[in-house]
Amino acid sequence: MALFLSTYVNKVDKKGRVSVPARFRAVLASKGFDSVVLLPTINGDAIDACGMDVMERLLEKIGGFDPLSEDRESYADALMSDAIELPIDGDGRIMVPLEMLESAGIDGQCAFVGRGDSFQLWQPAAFEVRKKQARTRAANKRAASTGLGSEGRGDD
Amino acid sequence: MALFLSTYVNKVDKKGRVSVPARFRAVLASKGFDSVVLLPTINGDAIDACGMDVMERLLEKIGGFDPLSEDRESYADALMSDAIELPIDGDGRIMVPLEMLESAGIDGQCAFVGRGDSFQLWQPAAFEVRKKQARTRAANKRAASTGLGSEGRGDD
DNA sequence: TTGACTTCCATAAAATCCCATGATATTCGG
DNA sequence: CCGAATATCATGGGATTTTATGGAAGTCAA
Repeated sequence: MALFLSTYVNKVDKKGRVSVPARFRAVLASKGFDSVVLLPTINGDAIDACGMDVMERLLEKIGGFDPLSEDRESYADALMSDAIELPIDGDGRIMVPLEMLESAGIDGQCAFVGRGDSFQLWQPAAFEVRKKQARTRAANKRAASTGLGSEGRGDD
Repeated sequence: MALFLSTYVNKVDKKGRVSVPARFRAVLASKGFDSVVLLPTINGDAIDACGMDVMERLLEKIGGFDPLSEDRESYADALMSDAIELPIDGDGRIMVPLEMLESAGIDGQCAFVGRGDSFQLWQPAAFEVRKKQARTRAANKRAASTGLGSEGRGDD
C-alpha cells in the first residue's frame, strides 16, 4: 500500500491553482482516483485531504443512511456537507475554493503534509508551529512505539 | 528472514546520490520493496531507514484517518510528515534530500549502519564516536551481569 | 460581453534514466 | 594453487524525462 508521506510546499497562483505533489498524485492514482476530497478540519486551522475511498469508509463507520435514526452524528453530516471533491487537472493541479484557503490562512504558499492514509493542507508557518509542539510532546513516546528511537536498540 | 547487518561507508556525490549497499538492497528486495523510507532521528544526529512495512505497521497501530477525533496521536503525525520514501534507482542509488543530510551532519561520506530490522545513516566519524560510547556501556553491563570484567572480549 | 472555469502550451529547474569506468570480488581451467 | 576470464559493485557524467509554474486560448452560462 502506498502512503502519503513527507511534506511538500507548493505555490498557490493568483487563479487559486495549486500543484498536488507528484508523489501524492501517484498514491491517489494507485487507488484509481483522479480527484481529491477536501474538508475543513474541526478547529479550522488546516484542510484535510484524502481520496474518495476514505470518505466511503467514513460513511460506513457512521452507519450509512438510516431514515429511522433521527440523530445520526451531526458531526458526520457536517463533514459530508462540507466536503468537496476537486478534480486534478491535466497538469496535476487543483483549484481550492478561496473560502477554504482563507479559513485555513493559506495564501501564496501551501504545505502538503502527509499523514499516511490522508494528508493536510497548511499555511507553511502555521504547520511549523504545530509540528514543533507535536514533536516536543512526542519525543519520549516515539522511541517506545517505533523501535527506531535514538536510544540504543529497540528491545523488541 | 534477512537482516540488515554490518556497516558500509559510501560516497555522496555532488548530485546528492548515494549507493545503498548491495546487501541492504537485497534485504529490501526480499521484502518486495524497491524503495527506502527515511526519517530523522529524534535528536537529529542520524537518519533512520526502513522499508515501507514499518510505516504501515505504525499507521495501523494509530488507526486510520478519522476527522471526528480531533487530535490523533501527534507523534504519528510528526513521523508521517517527516518521513520520505525514496525510490532506489536502476543503479542502486537513492537521492537523500540535502536538508536531511545537513541535519545529520552528513557530507561527502555516508555510513550505512545495520540494525537488524532497520538501518541508519550516519556521518562516519560521528558514528564511530557513538559506537565507542555504546560499547563502553555494553561492557559495563556485561561486567555487572556476568562478573566478567574488561578482560573478556577484545574491545579494540 | 463579462466573468469564471477549463484546457492547452511554454519554460526552467529538478529528478530520473542510461551508459562508461575502475575497483573488487568470484569463477574456472589448468 | 595460481592466474586469467567473468561478474558484481560503487561511482561519475551526460542525456532524457518529469515537475512545478506561468500565461494564453477556448468553453460555457448568465
